[in-house]
Amino acid sequence: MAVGMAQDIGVSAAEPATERLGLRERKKRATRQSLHSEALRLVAERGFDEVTIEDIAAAADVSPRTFFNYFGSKEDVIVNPDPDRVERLRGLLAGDAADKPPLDVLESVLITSLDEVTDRREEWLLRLRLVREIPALTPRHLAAFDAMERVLIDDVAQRTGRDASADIYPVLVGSAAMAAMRAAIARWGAGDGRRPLPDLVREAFAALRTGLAVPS
Amino acid sequence: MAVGMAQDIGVSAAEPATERLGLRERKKRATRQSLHSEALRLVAERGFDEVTIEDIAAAADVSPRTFFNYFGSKEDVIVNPDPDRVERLRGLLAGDAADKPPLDVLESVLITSLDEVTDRREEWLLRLRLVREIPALTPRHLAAFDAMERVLIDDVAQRTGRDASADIYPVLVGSAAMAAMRAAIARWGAGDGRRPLPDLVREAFAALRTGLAVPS
DNA sequence: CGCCTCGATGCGCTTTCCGCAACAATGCAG
DNA sequence: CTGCATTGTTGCGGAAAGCGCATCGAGGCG
Repeated sequence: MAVGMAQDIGVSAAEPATERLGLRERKKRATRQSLHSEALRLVAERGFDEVTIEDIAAAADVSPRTFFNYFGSKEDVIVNPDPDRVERLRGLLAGDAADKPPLDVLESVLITSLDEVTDRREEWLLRLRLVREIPALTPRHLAAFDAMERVLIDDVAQRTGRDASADIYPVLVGSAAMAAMRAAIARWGAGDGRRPLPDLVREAFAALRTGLAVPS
Repeated sequence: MAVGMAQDIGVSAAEPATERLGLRERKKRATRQSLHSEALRLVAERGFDEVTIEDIAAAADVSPRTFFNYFGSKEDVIVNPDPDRVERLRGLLAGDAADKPPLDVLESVLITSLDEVTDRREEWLLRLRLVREIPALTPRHLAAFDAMERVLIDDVAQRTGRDASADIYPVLVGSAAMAAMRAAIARWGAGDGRRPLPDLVREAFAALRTGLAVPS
């Protein structure tokens, strides 16, 4: 029985495959997303210190204990909604051409990864505003970028056949690329997303390539 | 009255003025330093999770309540020993020549500020090791660099007459410079301080100026 | 249909973190 | 050197964070 019950399971790289994933997995994602959304909403409404984890759990209809199965802290639930971000980035890097200059690889991959941002544009803008306004969020926000930075560094090291723990070059390229990304995202957020994010990233990378000379 | 009572208060930029500072201030610094040192020692010996704030306070001979008058968390006491670091950096920047390219200013000022590192060389090496080994320290460690980065950015913005919240250039130069600094410090720490830190910083800035081209 | 896996939950405990109010030491002026 | 103002220390008490553990129930799968 159950012939034709699972309608189409071809994994196309295009769509995020969020549909046929098993009820369990879908519920988990929904719970995580719900916790994140409710946290954003509550903190935006009342302020960071006026929201407890119990509040957030209640708003997302789970027990406080469950909250901690998903996030390690109140900062986390605001700043770290997507647990797979780093792995996806690694995947993108692995799939990129081998003969381009390292900085070009990082630029194009990072721009590709921006889909995740523009897909949830409003959520990102709100989150960036909260990070700007709530100092307590800064450390973990930076840590999230740092995790991506490490992936970039490893990739550059491998690509150029250098040792990331002995040679400063991969570390520098990786961190500089991430700095460009951060700067672009910060600008985008501060400007309420008026300028397209990919443009800002390209502008930042262009400046890196000039050796950061003062532009006219 | 009180003629000739204050024996010389000329603030010479050379010595850190740690001597004539009033008993109160000296005690405060001693307490802070003691909390930091004991925390480093205990965590290095037992591991981060096996040390409580109560332990650290006891080792430094103060009450647990006093700990929180100095540091906001266990991560802080490890990673943030010096509360004036950012202000000193701002001072250095303010005192630097106005006609050099922004990147040159940042490089020379940051190198000057390295005295603080080499002065307490062993402490820094230990702290860097702990940061490498204990993931929980990463967020606040990054936040400390971020605070310096903001100062750099403000300086570049002012120096070039640009608006740091509308123009991406100051943000990018500031973050790239800080990335160079971080990379150099990380390398220095990972290599147990074998290569002189200023050399590493110069190497990193040189790479930035080439636009991060692959070195031969 | 029935077993197995795994996430949700409740419980209880330790630790963090901080406001508050007394107390003690320091700084300072007369 | 003496009294007053400042300011750091401490104890108290409490809210909240964070996590190990055992249990229960829903989902996966043959």
